[in-house]
This record gives sequence, structure tokens and C-alpha cells, in this order.
Amino acid sequence: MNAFDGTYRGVRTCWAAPSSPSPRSLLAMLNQGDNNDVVDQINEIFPQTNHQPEQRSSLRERVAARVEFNLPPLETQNNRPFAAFFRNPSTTVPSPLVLISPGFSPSAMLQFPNMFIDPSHMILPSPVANGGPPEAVESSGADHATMMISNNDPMHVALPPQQVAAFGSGPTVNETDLINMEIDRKNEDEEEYKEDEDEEHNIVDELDAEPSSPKRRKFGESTMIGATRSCKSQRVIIQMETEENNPDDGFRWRKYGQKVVKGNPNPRSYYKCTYTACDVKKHVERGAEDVKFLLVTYDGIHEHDPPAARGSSSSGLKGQYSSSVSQDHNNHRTVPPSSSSASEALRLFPSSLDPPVDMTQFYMTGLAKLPSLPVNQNHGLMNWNVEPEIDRVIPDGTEVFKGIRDRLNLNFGLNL
DNA sequence: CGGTTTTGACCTGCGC
DNA sequence: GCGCAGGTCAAAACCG
Repeated sequence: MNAFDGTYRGVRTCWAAPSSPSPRSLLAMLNQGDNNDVVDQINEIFPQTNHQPEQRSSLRERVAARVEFNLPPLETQNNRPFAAFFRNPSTTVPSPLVLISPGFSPSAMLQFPNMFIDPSHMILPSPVANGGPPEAVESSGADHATMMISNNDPMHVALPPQQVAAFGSGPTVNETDLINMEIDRKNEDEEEYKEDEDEEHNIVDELDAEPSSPKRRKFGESTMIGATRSCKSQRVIIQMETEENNPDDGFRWRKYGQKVVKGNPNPRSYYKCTYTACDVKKHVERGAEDVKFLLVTYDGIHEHDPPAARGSSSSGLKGQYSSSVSQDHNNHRTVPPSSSSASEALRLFPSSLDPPVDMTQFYMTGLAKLPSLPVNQNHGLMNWNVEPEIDRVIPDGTEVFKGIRDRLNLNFGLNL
């Protein structure tokens, strides 16, 4: 089982909806500002299976409104084991956590995590009426990767025991509730969070604080050499339920260390990307209490395409990667690397426009998954052997996602 | 044989 | 300054 590819599978399957309006027509509506119609259409294509009780507008809903995509409802049961990762009071998460809807492609976001990490483009930090901590969008589904993105910004976020309880072992959080996280705001007691844009601006402002600020010094300035601590400028944390110890994410990794860390009897494994000159690292550990859950933390951004499928003779990447694929000797891969998001994107959009540049440079690998946002049926196992013929499903995806990209740029300032 | 994994040692940052 | 903890190195073992 591969959580990443399972999500991706769902995307493709849903775009194959037989009676769906064409992506082009949806894009046309977007361009005409016919957002409600688009949302209606999308809701029609991707009916929500989990009826949600009405409650105050959540961040998910607000984001959905902005993107004009109906984000899938969020389930939280599977977040419970997350407490195992944080139950140690000394364990801190160095920035606001963002749990991304399963419709987003983890592999794509790992390749371009700055889509959501760049503080100036931060989608998520959003206010709580009582001036509490920012929101986090929580998301998970059975056999899904749940994703947190951290930019190691200076707002040091810790999960104190009571918050851990709320986060993990307490009553199931309502899907549209917030996961409260305590921000270390020692020196900013009087700061009030405003709603929506104001709030986002505040956060950006904080991030622009002078580098000497203690908040900023906390992370990212370490420059260890030798046994160095990596520059944690871009960090993506993914929780997934999987039996694999090193699930395929489209990239190739070499294990270079293993360590038992405090608070978790399960060892943490350290991996480096095997791509030449790529300095992206990740470490993987299982939950302290529930070993079913795997916590994968990525440091850095892949500034290259994922490797081509093994045995592929058309890859321009040949020679860039070492010849073998990182593999777990105890947990064999179940999904071929052809699931890599970039290669998939290139396959997905054989547009007649013939983009003159590698579409991955347009972050298409990430946006390629955006249409899956409304999807809530991509839970569980997806069978690689029932892959739909995507080339016929999305005849003109390039324009669609260009439109989406423009929309994201317009609404969020995402410069993709 | 080449690449990966294993594993103990080492290095550095941080808290006390 | 010391000890702890996290992260990395590097040689040996392992694997296909």
C-alpha cells in the first residue's frame, strides 16, 4: 500500500467521471468569475460522502471558497495516533502545522513544498476568534497520508500536553474544528490576530522580523559542519498509516543513519536523496504508541524531477541517479517509481500546446492534484492495475491547471 | 561489483 | 563546563 499513490489514484479515477463537465468549461467559468457555478459543478462531480453538520465557517471552507474548490471534509480519527509522536512534552514542532487535504499530492508537495511553505504565501494560518493559536487544517482518511508542512518559521510552535491530548487522544475532533496549537508568544502577548487576510499579513510581518529576533534564531541558522544539523529551511511532515518503513514517494533515498530518539522506542531512520547534488533529506519513524503510523519528515526541496521509472529508457534523468533504488529490505516496494508526480504530470498533459519548458517547472506536479480537492472517495487502497487511461480523461489539462495556477496566484499570491 | 544498509562513533547545539 | 539529544559520518556487511 502506498499512501501517496493511493491519493493520486483517487485523483485520476475521479477525473474520469463520465458526465463531468470538461475541465475547459470549468476553467472558462472560473475566468468568467462564475465561481458559484464552478463549485456547484465540482460538487456535482464530487459529491461529498460525509455529510458535515453545519457549523461556523472553518478554514477549510474559507480556503475552499477562495480557491473555488470544495475541499474534502476532514476526518480526524486517524489523527489520534499522532499523539504518540508528540506525547513527549519535550517534543516540539518548529512551526505551525498544516494538515493538507488528501487531494493534494504529497509527492508533489515534497517536490515543491514552498507552494505552501513560503510565509508570504501561507494559506493556512488563520485566526481564532479569541486570539488563540492559528488554525491548522486537519485532514486524513483511512490509509492516507496526513500532511503537515512546516517552514521552521520563527513562531515556535509546541504541543503542550493538554494540546497533545486534544490533538490525539482526546475526543474526536469535529472535522471542521481546529487543531489548536500553542504558539510560543512570550514576547507578543498583546498581539491580536485579525481575521483572514489581516491575520495572514500579520504572520508575514512576523516572519519579516529582524533576523536577530529570538524567534527567528530558533531554527535555520545552524550551520553545523560534519555532524551537522541540517538547515531546516523547508520541512514537510507527513503522517501515514502504512506498513512500509520507507514508502515510495517518487524519489530515491539512501539511508545514512538510524537513531533511537527520546520518547519513541522505535528508531528513526535518516535518508538522503540520491540525486546528484540534491541535499534533500528525510527521516522516518514510527509512532511511539501506534506503530501503524509512520511519521516522515522531509527537509529541503527537490530541485529536480523525480526519477524515472525503473527500466525506462526515455528518461533524461539517466545517470543522475544512482543505479539502484533505495529499498527497504524488509518492506519491499509495492508501487513502481513511475508514480512519480512529475512523470505523471508529463504523461497527464500531452497538450497540443506542447509546453516549451518542462511542465514541472510550472509546478504542474503539484497543481496536477488540485482537481482532486473535492475528492473524498480516495480513501483506502487503490489498485495500480485498474489505472484509467488519463490521456483521454483530461484532454486539455494544461489550460485547466494554468487557470488554476492563475487562480491561486490571484487569490493567495502563490507565484507558481 | 556497485550500491545500499547497518551500526557504533563522533560532532554540535542546547539546557542546566 | 557538562551531559544529553539529535544528526551525521564512515567502515563493514549485505544484497541483487
